[in-house]
Amino acid sequence: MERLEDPPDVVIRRLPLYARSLRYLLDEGINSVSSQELGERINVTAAQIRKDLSYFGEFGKQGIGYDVEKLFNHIERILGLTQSWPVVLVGVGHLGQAIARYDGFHSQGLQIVGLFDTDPLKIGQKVADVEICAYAHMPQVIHDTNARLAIVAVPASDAQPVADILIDAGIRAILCYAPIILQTPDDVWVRYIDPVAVLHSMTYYLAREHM
Amino acid sequence: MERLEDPPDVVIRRLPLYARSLRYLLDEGINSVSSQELGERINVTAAQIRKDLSYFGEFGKQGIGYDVEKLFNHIERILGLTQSWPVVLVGVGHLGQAIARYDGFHSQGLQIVGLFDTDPLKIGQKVADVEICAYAHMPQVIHDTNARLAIVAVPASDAQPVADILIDAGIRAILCYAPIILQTPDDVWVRYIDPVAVLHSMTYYLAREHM
DNA sequence: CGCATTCTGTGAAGTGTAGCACTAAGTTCC
DNA sequence: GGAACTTAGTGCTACACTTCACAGAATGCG
Repeated sequence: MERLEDPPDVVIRRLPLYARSLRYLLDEGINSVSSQELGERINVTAAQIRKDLSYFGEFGKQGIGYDVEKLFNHIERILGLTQSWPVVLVGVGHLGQAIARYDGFHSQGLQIVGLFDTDPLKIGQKVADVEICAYAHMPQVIHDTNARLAIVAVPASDAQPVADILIDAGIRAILCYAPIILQTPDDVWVRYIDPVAVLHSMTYYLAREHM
Repeated sequence: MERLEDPPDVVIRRLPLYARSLRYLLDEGINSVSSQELGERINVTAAQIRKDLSYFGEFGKQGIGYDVEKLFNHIERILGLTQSWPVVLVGVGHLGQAIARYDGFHSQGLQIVGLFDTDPLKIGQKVADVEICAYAHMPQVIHDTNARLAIVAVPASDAQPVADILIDAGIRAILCYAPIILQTPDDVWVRYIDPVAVLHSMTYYLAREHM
């Protein structure tokens, strides 16, 4: 029986990992998988996978497991990945360029449709076939492309004003690489990528080894 | 009274955010802060900050709050950031170069002491004053520099063998940018940076708006 | 100098998530 | 075709984390 409750956010965050693992299984030509096997690949317990999926329906067969392709398609549909999502990227420094050039976005339904920077020398140039524009063009591009997703790869000092412009222009979800917590309205989703903080949390454990 | 229990990992993960926010406060010339004010800056409740800190001691003054510099130094000490940590980086593509060139690592106690790649054209070149070496040199460099931290920025297909080499050479903590879950011994810490998965978890919510 | 105010540290209560363990359903093989 | 085996879905339990709410400590002000 299908559940009535909304799936918790932790579950939503795991879905992309399930989807990716299933994609790899497909590439390997494996077309059936049990929760046990899938769990071993991504270091999650079998029970957790089954419970997570149960928020969305019943996708497996008892005694067999899951049809890889069918489950993959289901999860893509749940995540809204049957369509391609336009994304704008603000900040075309080393990191921004690396992101713009990474084809992992494009192949996974994320199309970079706008690049923005403040550097006059960069404006007008192209990276990965997309022209770099001034901040002033953000609202227009976001409107024209109907982008709802943005990646912020600017220095910490610029991130908040950039986020304000983006949100004002209609962006509803931000992936922020700047080392700062953004202040945003409740109806905007913000997630952070913060390698320095992650490394610092690991130095805690390393410093405690052999003590 | 100091607590006896080990602080949970979620707490450890928040400490770097506290430290960073305190650093910004210092830069602003603010030298006293309440848990309330600190919490508003990083979107965490005041109670959570106080409870988190209570795992490590008593750092505040009732009626006053926390001395910014003292608390900052305490957290740095807890995280083991009174020393600089040598880090090796494997994979010097666009992303690897962006990481190697980012001075946010160096200024935060993370010194990149080794760069490795398989591309013969890259080997021998320097990025940010560090020479790119072949994989074969990894054990030697890790031994010589006493590195315990590694960043993996190679394609998914190379990540597992690279991790195996690193761990074998003495690396104890890995920050993995490759879109794959690494299989590692229990005494090695692994964290992932996975922008595509993060964006995919947000498309879930965007796809459900106006429904 | 004492009362109102501010703010920490923490036991207790509340919340949310993960894992267990069982039922039921499907498969395989003899 | 039936016995042994595999595995999904799920109620329940246990645990871990967060939040509440209050006691105690420091300050300021009238």
